[in-house]
Amino acid sequence: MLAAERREHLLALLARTGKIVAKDVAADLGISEDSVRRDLRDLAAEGLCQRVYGGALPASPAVVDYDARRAVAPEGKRKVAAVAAALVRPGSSLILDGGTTALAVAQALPQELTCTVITHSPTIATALIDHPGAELFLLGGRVFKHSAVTCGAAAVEAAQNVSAELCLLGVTGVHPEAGLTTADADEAAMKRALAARAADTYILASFEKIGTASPYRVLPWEKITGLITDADPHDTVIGRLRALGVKTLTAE
Amino acid sequence: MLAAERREHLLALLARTGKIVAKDVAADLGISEDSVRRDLRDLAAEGLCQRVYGGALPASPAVVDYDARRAVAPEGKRKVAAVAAALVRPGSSLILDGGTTALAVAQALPQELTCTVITHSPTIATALIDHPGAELFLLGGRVFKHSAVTCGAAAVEAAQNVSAELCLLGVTGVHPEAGLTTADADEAAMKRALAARAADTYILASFEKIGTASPYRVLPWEKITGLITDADPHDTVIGRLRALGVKTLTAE
DNA sequence: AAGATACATGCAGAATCGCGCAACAACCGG
DNA sequence: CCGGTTGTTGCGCGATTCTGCATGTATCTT
Repeated sequence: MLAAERREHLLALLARTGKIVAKDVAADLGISEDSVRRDLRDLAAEGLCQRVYGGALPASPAVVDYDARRAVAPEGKRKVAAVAAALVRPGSSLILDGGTTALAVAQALPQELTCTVITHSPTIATALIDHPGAELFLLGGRVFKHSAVTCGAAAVEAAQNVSAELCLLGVTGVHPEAGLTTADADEAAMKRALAARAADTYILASFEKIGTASPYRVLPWEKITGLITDADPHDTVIGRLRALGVKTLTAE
Repeated sequence: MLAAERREHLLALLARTGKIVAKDVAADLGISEDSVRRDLRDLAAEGLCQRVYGGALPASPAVVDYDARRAVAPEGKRKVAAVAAALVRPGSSLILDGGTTALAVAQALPQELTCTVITHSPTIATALIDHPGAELFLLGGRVFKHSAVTCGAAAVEAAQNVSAELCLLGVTGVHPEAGLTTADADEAAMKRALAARAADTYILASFEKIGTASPYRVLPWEKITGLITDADPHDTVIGRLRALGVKTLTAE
């Protein structure tokens, strides 16, 4: 495993779970605790995390506060979510991924819009409960706590029984070579299963995801219909993606 | 659990509830009171809390999150929930119904209790996400928005694939003649399906439910192991239930 | 005043840390 | 192709930190 890749993994883990236990990560990745500690020391030196006895915590404590994050989606995510929500036609059905960006999409759906929302995120489901027009279908399974979605065999199986016009997926990394990536293998598999059940699949990626990569590949470029982002259309990475044939919808 | 993480937890708890009882937190987190006391001493030294006999109070008074306080269950439900939570053995699995009383049970489960919680409520699942010891399994299906749980054929089918030692069910009515009742037929069916998958089934019913009835029958008395309530044990309705052979656990 | 509860302190075992060292691979100029 | 350089990784070791228990003291309750 590449050192830089490992550091990405650590940051992703930190962002998702709010903590890192050096011992556990070392065991998970099959490397020594020393390497993990060294990485954490470096990341802390760059101000990307806070080193504590036994592991590390996020540099900004608010990052993991789910309620706070839920309350106010960052500007970028809101813009991406607005564009995504506009893709949902009245009466159609939508497969909506978990994560904060997808949550922003749920909040951006017009109240009167009648549609069917299929999701594997209890958080998304909860957010849409007082949404009068939305019919909700929840995909069950083991709950992957770090990102608050159901994952694993049962969830993938449940996904086989649904289908929809549109699928909106969040990822943690969008990179020309590495592709669309996320921080967990099970989650990547679940996202693939969701995308496979929809006619069109769009990726939600606010600008900070562009040009970054996480350990696990989600989908090849051919399998997606387009990318929704608020990154500058003239950004070099965006340019390279376009050259690869990726359709990009820019949120202004 | 990381030491620094524990301190974060204490501060968060302090901000949310406005007080910390060393004994309770130690029990919740499965650590010794000494550690809690040491943490509180350190936090107080940094001016982040005010140390008092038995626990701690916020350094700056009156900064309690009122939303959080409003979310706290009424006294009766909390007492019922505490008794119910005490029935969950470490390492066992639990089927937990939706509803506010069940939510109170989720909140009453000790943080460090390792158990498997199976639920059809996205709300319950969300509430247990930052519960380190709990393995979560969510039963999917169409979301019945009125009570924020999954219902219907798919949900009942999903329930067939799980089983547990204990099932805790909420109802809206407990009446000697009408039996255990609820307001929706699909929901009643779902509750039956859940109860059928557990060795023991207890009904959660705070005192205001006792003696009332709703349109749809959930279960006959024979199918339940007992009733958990905070109603007066000498109440006439409770007496009649006992005469019917219903075991009642009284929450004090 | 007496018992119960909470507290501070000291101690021992365990976990974690930082540092130096050696092995190893990648890289680079000749 | 080759030897030197550089950077990374894992391991060992002593130092540091954390944690739970035991003990004696302080504080609260009845």
